[in-house]
Amino acid sequence: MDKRLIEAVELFEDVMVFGTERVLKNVKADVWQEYSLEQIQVLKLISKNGPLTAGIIADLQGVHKSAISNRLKKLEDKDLIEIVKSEEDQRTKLVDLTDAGLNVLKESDQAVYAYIHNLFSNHVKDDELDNFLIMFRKIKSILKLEGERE
Amino acid sequence: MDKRLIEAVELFEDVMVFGTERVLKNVKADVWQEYSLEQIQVLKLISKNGPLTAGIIADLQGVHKSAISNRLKKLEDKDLIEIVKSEEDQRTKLVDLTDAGLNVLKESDQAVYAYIHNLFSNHVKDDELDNFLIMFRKIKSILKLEGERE
DNA sequence: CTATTTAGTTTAGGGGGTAAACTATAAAAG
DNA sequence: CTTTTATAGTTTACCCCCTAAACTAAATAG
Repeated sequence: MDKRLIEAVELFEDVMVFGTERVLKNVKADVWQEYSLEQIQVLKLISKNGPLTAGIIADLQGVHKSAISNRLKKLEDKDLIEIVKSEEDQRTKLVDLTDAGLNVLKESDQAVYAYIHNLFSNHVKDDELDNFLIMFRKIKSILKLEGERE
Repeated sequence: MDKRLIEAVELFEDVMVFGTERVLKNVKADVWQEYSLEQIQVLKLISKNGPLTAGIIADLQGVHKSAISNRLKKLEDKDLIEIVKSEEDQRTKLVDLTDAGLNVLKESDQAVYAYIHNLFSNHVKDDELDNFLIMFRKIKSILKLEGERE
């Protein structure tokens, strides 16, 4: 098991770290010239679970609340989100998407989807696909990503 | 195939994009407080293929040459690399690692390895490992990452 | 010898991030 | 009810990332 485990670790790092960079560089999405991936990720989180508070977004993105504060300011300036005070707690702000924000997210999602779909269609045979699903479900479980998509 | 392909695309995005973030955030390496991942990636590229020119490093990292110029300056200031002029072309500079650079790379590699090794040991059964290797070799081939590691 | 190309640098302006210090508000303690 | 503590979010300094344009110096092409 040792030698195979060593290879698995190296492959995992190659694919997850360098492969992800490659994928992100290869996706063609105009909106990625205007908005950073982190900004789009905020839109995605709100689209899925919104409206959200800045604190929850910070938790979900795994960054300091000050990073989120600055990010939300930029997204608000770009009219992709709207922020309202919570009725229960005047300190708390609730962030939701605007129509423009939804459109940006949609365009990004479509580009990512198209690229990955093309990758799979051209390189993965039908009988390999089941193995793929099994393995990626496994990895997702290992990395505890269940909360990301319901 | 359609529905499975849709799930595969979604899983791929979840695992590759969000999963990679999760992995990188979970790895505990002191050197990652001092040096950015991109800086360490330079060290890794040089360690593997060095000495390298700035232009080649830019190509390998997929960024603009000005980004590399600035990055190499920081790495030189931190004594992790040494830069010498090429004998054949006075415009060209060759970048190599110092002992300190090798040490930083070693510490980072060990931390990543330990984390991923632990992940696999705790979650992946022996009979799943072969499937893992097959799938990750496949993904690596799809993403054309062969040049990353020999 | 002149014009063009190439390797790398510098700079402006965009983004990311942390942490400390801060304001305003809510909750807890007395 | 008042004071203290905790919390939500903001601001700022300082680090990193990046692109693109403009630049210098050297090599190459004609």
